[in-house]
Amino acid sequence: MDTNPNEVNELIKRRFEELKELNEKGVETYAYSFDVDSYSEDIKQNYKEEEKRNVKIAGRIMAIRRMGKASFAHIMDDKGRIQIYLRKDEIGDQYAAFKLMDIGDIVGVEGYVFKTKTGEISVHVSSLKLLSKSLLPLPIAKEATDEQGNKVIYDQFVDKELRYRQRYVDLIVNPDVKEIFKKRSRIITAMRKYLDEQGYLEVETPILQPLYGGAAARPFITHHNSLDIDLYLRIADELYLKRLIVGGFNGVYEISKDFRNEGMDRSHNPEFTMMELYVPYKDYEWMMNFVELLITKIASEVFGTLEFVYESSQINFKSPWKRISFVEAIEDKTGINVITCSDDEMKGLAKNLGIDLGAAKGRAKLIDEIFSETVEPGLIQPTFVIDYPLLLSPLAKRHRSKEGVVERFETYVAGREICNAFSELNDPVDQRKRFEEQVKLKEAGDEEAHQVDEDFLRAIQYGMPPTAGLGIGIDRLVMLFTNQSSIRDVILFPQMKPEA
RNA sequence: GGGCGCGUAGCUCAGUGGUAGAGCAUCUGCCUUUUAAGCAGAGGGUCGGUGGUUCGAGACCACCCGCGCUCACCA
Repeated sequence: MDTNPNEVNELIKRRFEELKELNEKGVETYAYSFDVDSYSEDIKQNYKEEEKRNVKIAGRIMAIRRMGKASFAHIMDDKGRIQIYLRKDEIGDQYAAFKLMDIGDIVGVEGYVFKTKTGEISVHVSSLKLLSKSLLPLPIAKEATDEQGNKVIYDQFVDKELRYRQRYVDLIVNPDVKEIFKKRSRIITAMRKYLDEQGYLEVETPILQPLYGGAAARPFITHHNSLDIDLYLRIADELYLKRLIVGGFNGVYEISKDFRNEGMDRSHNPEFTMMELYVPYKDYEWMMNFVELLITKIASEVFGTLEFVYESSQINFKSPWKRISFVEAIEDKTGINVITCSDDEMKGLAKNLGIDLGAAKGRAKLIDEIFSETVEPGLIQPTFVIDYPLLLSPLAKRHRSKEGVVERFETYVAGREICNAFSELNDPVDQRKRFEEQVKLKEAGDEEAHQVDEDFLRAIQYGMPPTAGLGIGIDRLVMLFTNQSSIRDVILFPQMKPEA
């Protein structure tokens, strides 16, 4: 929408006229500051009948009820809404200015707290100051309370496209949205606090990387002009964080954006937030306990409970969480051992499951898909799936006693993976071999296979201590804790196609 | 990328080939404890875009744009 008053609709034109009229009356329309000393919800909670407490509040006008020489309005601040009451005989010129104000305008108000006849705690205004004139009409909803005392919202702003494109409007008119993002912030704060308390160091590693690695994904490519080289936006932090373990830090973590150049849907955004943690002298057994502690800590600290509802599932994070073997779980469902079976047996199984056997699908990919089809949907309560096939995990350490698998686990909740962890591969000879296998896959057409990172190999040849590593997808964790089914509802500005 | 669905006033939505509608929002008048305030009146549209069919298209057809769901891919 344009802010040129000559080319816009009646509602907007009207507001430009009001702006002009206010200026002509000498009313400041874009103020410099306002001393706030109280917030809506606090005022309501601390209300005492006898004291006519004076307060200064500021916020956006969300509703106006004019009754001639007196008016009511609702003001919304960061904590909620509160009603204000204005009388012409008390505020004179300011009442005339108020007539030129609209829903959406931001005002500062001074007055005393009282309760109306109908029992609503309100502010009786002694002074009203316009802080910012709003020139575009908000898609404001009306709220009412029905006979059962439930809140009813009329004409709620629900257009997903507009909500995502104009998140600022979504945040103004849909209070639940604001709540989700406050929770997201608290979840990350609680996580960071716990990691810091354990003595792990928060670090920053390159987003622009000459080689990408640490995950199986297609990267975004960009170009550095003065070096005249292509660089990749990182798909994971892993290989840099492990270099820091070589460097001798006693545990490092990073909370940051990763970028993967793949399809978008309700669980994938091209940029997303990941927490990765590496702790020396530990293994995946230790890390499982750590994850359990970390998640339950966040749940109880932010939400005060270990019980959640996600979509139609009741989730309970109470320890201990179930542990199942990746290979045995598939065998239980299908009777086939994906490590020892022949390629033909596996293809037969995949076909029976309706898995597309197209193009360059290697054994590793098929195993992964068979798992997704047969086991994953049943993992509702928090479950560690342990000991993954070696083929699926080129950066994880071989299992100390089992053939063909690595010491790796993923944690599933509500049928979704929320984290991935392993005993890190610190044998440089084996690591080189694994990279070389990836190169073969890449040559066979697997676009997501790893590149050989010679500098990483050099680093671990100096010697990397045994290390446990962990990655948690923050967006998906937030989805789970806030019961959102689309990643776009936990990312403030999700990726969209450009507006027409 | 494939399949299905959607796009009409600022918002939420009706409108199945014959004069573009409702509620809220907006504007005018009345109204000094209202609360989806009320009463009386008024204004507001490139029906996502471009072509086509038809005497006549918001509606039917084709293509395009955007969004949602879903499948494929992935975390």
